[in-house]
Amino acid sequence: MIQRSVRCPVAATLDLVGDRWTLLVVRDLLRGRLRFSELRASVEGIPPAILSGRLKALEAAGVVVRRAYNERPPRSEYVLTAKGHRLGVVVGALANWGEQFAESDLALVDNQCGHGVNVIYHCPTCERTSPRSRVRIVGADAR
Amino acid sequence: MIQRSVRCPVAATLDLVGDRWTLLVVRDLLRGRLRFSELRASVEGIPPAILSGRLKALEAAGVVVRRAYNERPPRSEYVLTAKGHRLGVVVGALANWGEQFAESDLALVDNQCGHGVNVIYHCPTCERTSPRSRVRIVGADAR
DNA sequence: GGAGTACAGTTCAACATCTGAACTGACTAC
DNA sequence: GTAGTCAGTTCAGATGTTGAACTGTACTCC
Repeated sequence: MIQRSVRCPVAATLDLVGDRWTLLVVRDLLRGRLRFSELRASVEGIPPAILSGRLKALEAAGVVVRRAYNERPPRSEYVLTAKGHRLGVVVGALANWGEQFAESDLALVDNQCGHGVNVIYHCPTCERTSPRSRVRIVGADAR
Repeated sequence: MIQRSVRCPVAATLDLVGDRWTLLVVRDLLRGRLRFSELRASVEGIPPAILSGRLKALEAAGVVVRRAYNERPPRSEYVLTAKGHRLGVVVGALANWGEQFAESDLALVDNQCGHGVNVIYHCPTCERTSPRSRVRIVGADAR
């Protein structure tokens, strides 16, 4: 993919995942390891050439690792790395928005309490929520 | 854009914003109203035809509204709707990931305390954080 | 009043990417 | 030996993107 404005973290992330398919692959891998054919089935409509290409790009970026589960014939499955798992919040934010504004009958749910969850800003230093209106993207020099 | 799996909120959202440019337009509009030429300058490298097309799609989706600030010659500026502002969390999540894993020297910061913020899951019913590992995407029938 | 500039796009050809369908090659099961 | 599975690859046609140039309206300066 294009290497664009490296200084903006949003643009840098979109260089990797800014297309129709990549985050759907990540969405499904968040549930656990999957084989090529399983991904093909779960990411509905993805052409195998695109899936193959996206998995290579994600592997090169360290988001996914390919693991052989069979030597002969060579068979592999794909697993998210820790870096890949952290993309879950992006997928979650998309899901959260889609639940509210696009037609869908899926939702993000906390396994333990069973309630629907939101994706919000949080300051780990102050250990509290940061309202959307207060959050800005700033340069290193401003910090 | 393509109308795909309407039942998955992630796919539904990506139908609208799943491309290289749209979320960069949203990122810049999060700072306030902007004119066409201002967007062209701030979303670096965007071809005017793409910007024009994306703004039309966002307007049709109710994410952005076009407001005339001059009648003759017709001049307009673009503002996020409430729905559009809620996409800020998606942009935030991308920024958050990019800060950590892509090269960049920008960060998400809380205006008030000045600390860097994260994007996390939160259960509004229990009023507490939901760890990533506990969050699942479920269908309406499972609820 | 004429030249130059700004703004908000549109048009167009070249190029890149995506799509869908078919195919490959290694193996297993019957 | 026939059929099926798996993990992709190949290919032609459709679609989307890019960069450059262009359009029309109006303002500003001399």
